[in-house]
Amino acid sequence: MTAAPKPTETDRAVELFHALSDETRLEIVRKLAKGECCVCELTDQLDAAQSRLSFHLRVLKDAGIVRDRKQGRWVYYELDREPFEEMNAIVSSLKPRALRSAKDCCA
Amino acid sequence: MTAAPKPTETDRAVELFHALSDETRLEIVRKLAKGECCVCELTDQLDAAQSRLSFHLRVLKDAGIVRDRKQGRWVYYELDREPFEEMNAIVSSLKPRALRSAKDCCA
DNA sequence: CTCTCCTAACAAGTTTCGTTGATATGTTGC
DNA sequence: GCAACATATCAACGAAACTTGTTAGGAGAG
Repeated sequence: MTAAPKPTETDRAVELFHALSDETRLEIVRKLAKGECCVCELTDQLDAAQSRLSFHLRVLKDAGIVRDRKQGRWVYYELDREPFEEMNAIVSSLKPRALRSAKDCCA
Repeated sequence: MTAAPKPTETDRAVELFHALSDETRLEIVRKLAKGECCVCELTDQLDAAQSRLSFHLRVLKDAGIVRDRKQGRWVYYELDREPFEEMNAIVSSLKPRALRSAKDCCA
């Protein structure tokens, strides 16, 4: 088997940022921020083809941003809270930390 | 002329998330978080071809994440603070807001 | 069991992104 | 002036991402 090659912090950050770097996905997230929702509703409200929605929901799900729950014929999607806390931590870790001059760099 | 087609909040979020959704760019940001730095130093430390670095720095600059400053032969790059505050605001706005049942959605 | 509905998955086409090598611009020093 | 260096930009290519249409499978209705 292909050994899982260690997901670094950077890899995870890339995954999260990428998942949110698309207009359609952001609109999905905005919608879900207001509460759980089934695919058919998203299809209506975002005016997107079903297969397109499905594709983007998959990206969000793979990144752990949404969870799905099957009920009868419908599948409900919901935001997870964790990744948003991860995002906060990541953004903090990237933030400029000190006001150093360029002396330490180059010369 | 092609009229500037209104940058929405979503567009801005997409731009920021996209700028940070690449491993090389994240490493640049991490490096710059420690202080201003010139391109040559980044080239060395990140072991990346010069034109590659230049390309990624451009993406970061266009997103407003970094500023550049020319001095002699060198160009120094530095993180801006604003976009990180924007990111915090964006992440907050996407966060799940309430624990509603699916009743409001579908039926 | 059959028909319909909801959704996921696949396949093909198009677009966007990232890398690489080459070229251009500007600076320093001789 | 010329040579060496730092950086940006361009062109071309391959790879990855997104879109669209189609197919497949599972769940309810009759």
